[in-house]
Amino acid sequence: MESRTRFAVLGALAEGPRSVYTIKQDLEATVGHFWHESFGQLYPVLRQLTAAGWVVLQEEGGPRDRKIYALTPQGHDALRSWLEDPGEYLPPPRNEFLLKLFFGRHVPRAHSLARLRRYAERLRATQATYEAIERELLDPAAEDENQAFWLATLRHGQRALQGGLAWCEETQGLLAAPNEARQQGANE
Amino acid sequence: MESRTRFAVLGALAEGPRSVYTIKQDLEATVGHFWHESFGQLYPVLRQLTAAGWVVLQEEGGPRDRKIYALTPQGHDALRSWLEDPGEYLPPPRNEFLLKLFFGRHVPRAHSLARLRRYAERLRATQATYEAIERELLDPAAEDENQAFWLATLRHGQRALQGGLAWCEETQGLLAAPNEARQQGANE
DNA sequence: AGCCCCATGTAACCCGTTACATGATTTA
DNA sequence: TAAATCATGTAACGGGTTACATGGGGCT
Repeated sequence: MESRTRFAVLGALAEGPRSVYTIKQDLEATVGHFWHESFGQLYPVLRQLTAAGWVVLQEEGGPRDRKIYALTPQGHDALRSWLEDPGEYLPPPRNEFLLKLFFGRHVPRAHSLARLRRYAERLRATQATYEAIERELLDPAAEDENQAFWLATLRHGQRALQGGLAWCEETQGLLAAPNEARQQGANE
Repeated sequence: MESRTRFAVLGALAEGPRSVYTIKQDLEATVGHFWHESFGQLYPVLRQLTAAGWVVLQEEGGPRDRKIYALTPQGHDALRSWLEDPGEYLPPPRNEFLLKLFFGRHVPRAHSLARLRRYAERLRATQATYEAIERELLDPAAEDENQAFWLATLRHGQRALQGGLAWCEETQGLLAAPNEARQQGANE
């Protein structure tokens, strides 16, 4: 469905010339919590982008035999026009965690409660990494034109986490409370 | 990556025998906010499930020439063992909305702010549909063994919405406040 | 000398969407 | 009788992951 991979790449290259390998690293370190690219995708895409004139091979065969790509003015235009496009693609949702929870009645409550606990645990772990990112981002030495936008996406994650944890608490009560007895089915 | 489609189908069939068409409708009406299946996926999967003995064709060629499938005991076992599996697959994240926001510095702030507004608008619209679902779900006449689980997933959506809206408010302030002047780039 | 990280790439595979084809039945 | 909905299905296409292949460079 009209892949967005190229725009992620353009965005990364807008910070300066980079190799594919570095682009991947950068994406992981910055947008990794809400965007992912694999090498199998990136290498072909960089060829395409070069063919389209949105990117140029700036330097080749350094010490590690790496290829440095740079954004062209046309590439920057393409990035901008994608950013100006009001729409964004929403993938058909597929949340296996919620799906399992939804069908919880077919299984003893303990399973759903345990699942919930593991989920909360994951959230708390993520929370810690977000805090690290926050410290880095709020460091006054690191202030740049990206700060507000980067902070915005970070805050999005933090709000989601916060809501998620509150939900875990609430839901634990909801599932623990009543009819554990009213189980049907063969297992214990 | 080991499709979960079959389990969504098993879960739907666990509520009673149904046609593929009805399964789709049911999934949309119940888990539609966090799970999606297309016909192009469902029809082949029902053949597989039949071949695997997890489902049987119970009735064929009624008034609308529809085929009613029913869960077998083995199918129910399969559903259960999937539900008991502690893991769940997390797809590599791809949130185009956040990605565009993240790269916002390449474009006048007005674009990001407008995007934010549209996002909030979408959330508010969803909120309304959640409220309708809630009323239905809390109707004492409709109480059944699914209620707690279904309510749990609904609450998850509601918390996410609530967090999302709070974030919109906060972020609007963050992006509107300072350096609109400090734009770089060719466009106004 | 050996290992791990850097670095580039290809190929197979699969999941899932989209579009298409077909026709019966209800409703306006 | 025309349109909308019910209902089943197939085929093409594409995006993305995974696994594999290959080798240089730096560190111990």
